[in-house]
Amino acid sequence: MSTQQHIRIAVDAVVFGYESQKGLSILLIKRGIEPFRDYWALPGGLVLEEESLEQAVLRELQEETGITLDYLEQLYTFGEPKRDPRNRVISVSYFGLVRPNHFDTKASTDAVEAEWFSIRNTPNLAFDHQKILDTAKERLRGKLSYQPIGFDLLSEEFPFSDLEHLYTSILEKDIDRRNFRKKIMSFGILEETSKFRQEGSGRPAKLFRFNTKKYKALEKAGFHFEIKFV
Amino acid sequence: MSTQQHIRIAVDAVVFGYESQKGLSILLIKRGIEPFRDYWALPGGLVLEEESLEQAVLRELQEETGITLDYLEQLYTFGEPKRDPRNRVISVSYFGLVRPNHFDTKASTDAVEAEWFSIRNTPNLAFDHQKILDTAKERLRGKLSYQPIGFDLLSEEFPFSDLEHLYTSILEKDIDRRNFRKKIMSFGILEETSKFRQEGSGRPAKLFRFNTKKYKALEKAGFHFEIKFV
DNA sequence: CCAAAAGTGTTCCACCTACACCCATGG
DNA sequence: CCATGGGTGTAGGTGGAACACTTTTGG
Repeated sequence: MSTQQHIRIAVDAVVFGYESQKGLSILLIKRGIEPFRDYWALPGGLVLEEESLEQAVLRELQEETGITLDYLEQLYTFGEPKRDPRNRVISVSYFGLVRPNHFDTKASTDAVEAEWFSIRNTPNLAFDHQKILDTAKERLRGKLSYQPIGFDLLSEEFPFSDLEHLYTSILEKDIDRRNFRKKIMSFGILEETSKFRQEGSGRPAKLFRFNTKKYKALEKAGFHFEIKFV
Repeated sequence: MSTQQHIRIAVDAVVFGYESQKGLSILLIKRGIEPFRDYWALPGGLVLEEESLEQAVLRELQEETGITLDYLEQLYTFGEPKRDPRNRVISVSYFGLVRPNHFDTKASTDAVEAEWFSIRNTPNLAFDHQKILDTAKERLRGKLSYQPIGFDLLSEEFPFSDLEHLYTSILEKDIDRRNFRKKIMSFGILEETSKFRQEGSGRPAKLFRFNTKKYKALEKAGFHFEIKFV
């Protein structure tokens, strides 16, 4: 306790969004200050004295991007001494998901630009943010298989094909549509609505809704969500 | 970047050990200073300016307990503003495993007491360390099912029954000995040795060894370790 | 009537589950 | 010879994998 630390603590957020046409996207901001001025970076910043880490993430996201999250969890803490070229900054990174209807990045108070980038085409990132992003991508792929987290990337009501596309595009594996649907349906965590949606031509698709209550109940009863691919 | 932070950053380690007779244990130290003087706590301490977080954990463990780890990974970062009653301290916690032959806690330089406690009988812990411990227990149970991590709690060479007892006692579920053995064996990640061990009476047990290379190779080929219970 | 996307059932096989007795040693 | 823990096989059931055609709409 005797030596004074000069380490600072920040939070950074990897926020994913998904649309069936554009695929997976990630939310980035353009830095207005050195170091890495004009580089794209993960939204984030220093933690204030009296706020929790989660509060810090939500505040920074609000300030820098105006976004509202649908899911948030801690990802990993990156603390290498040289990850920030100036001072030592430890970053507690978070993993967030946003539904398409919450995509809009309102004008931010900080006058920083916030923009969605396709995951297939991200710019050079500041600091070690590429490493953080890679960790988050891994986490996303991992979680898709054993947690019903994909629903937090879709609209409240979605056609079944959106779920298929989400899985195939993120996991980069083919699935058997019949088996996939059978499996998901067997869990009993999707509610049919009486609505339909149609994009362009083709048969209109029935819309479904994820039943959070039912899932919570099943989970408590020992049920484990799991989707495997070949 | 303008406001000065007074947040400090520490690391804490939840180190598990296992013996077939005594079951799961955890390594604790007795605090010599306030706050929580004379309370038992997780080994750990403030991160130094120039060291990585992992180095900090290993250094603190060495100083306070003299222990050598067989496995280490980051667990979770606890950062509530009031978790330390004096200053704000953020704790990056780690999860460690030690084989029985590395149990000895050599005399520490800090003159702190280090002791193994049965997981079934841990004392009141300082700070929010009970919460950290609970998180680690959850992680351990989770990892046992989908990673061959139990082997890092056993001796290099172990009888099959040790593995059985490890799983049953940590997961608190009964297993079918035949099916369990069949499953593990089918993975082909255990090597038979030609040695036997005998505790008291009963038929001597053949000793096995975990084949790390083979597991790494299998993993690379897409193999996923998994043990399920009813 | 053609193109596009949604929707749907059955068979086969692999793997999991349930289950009980014999073996090798010490006392 | 008894107690203790180690070691083993089989049959039945369940769930996953493979597989192709019909339906509804727009153009």
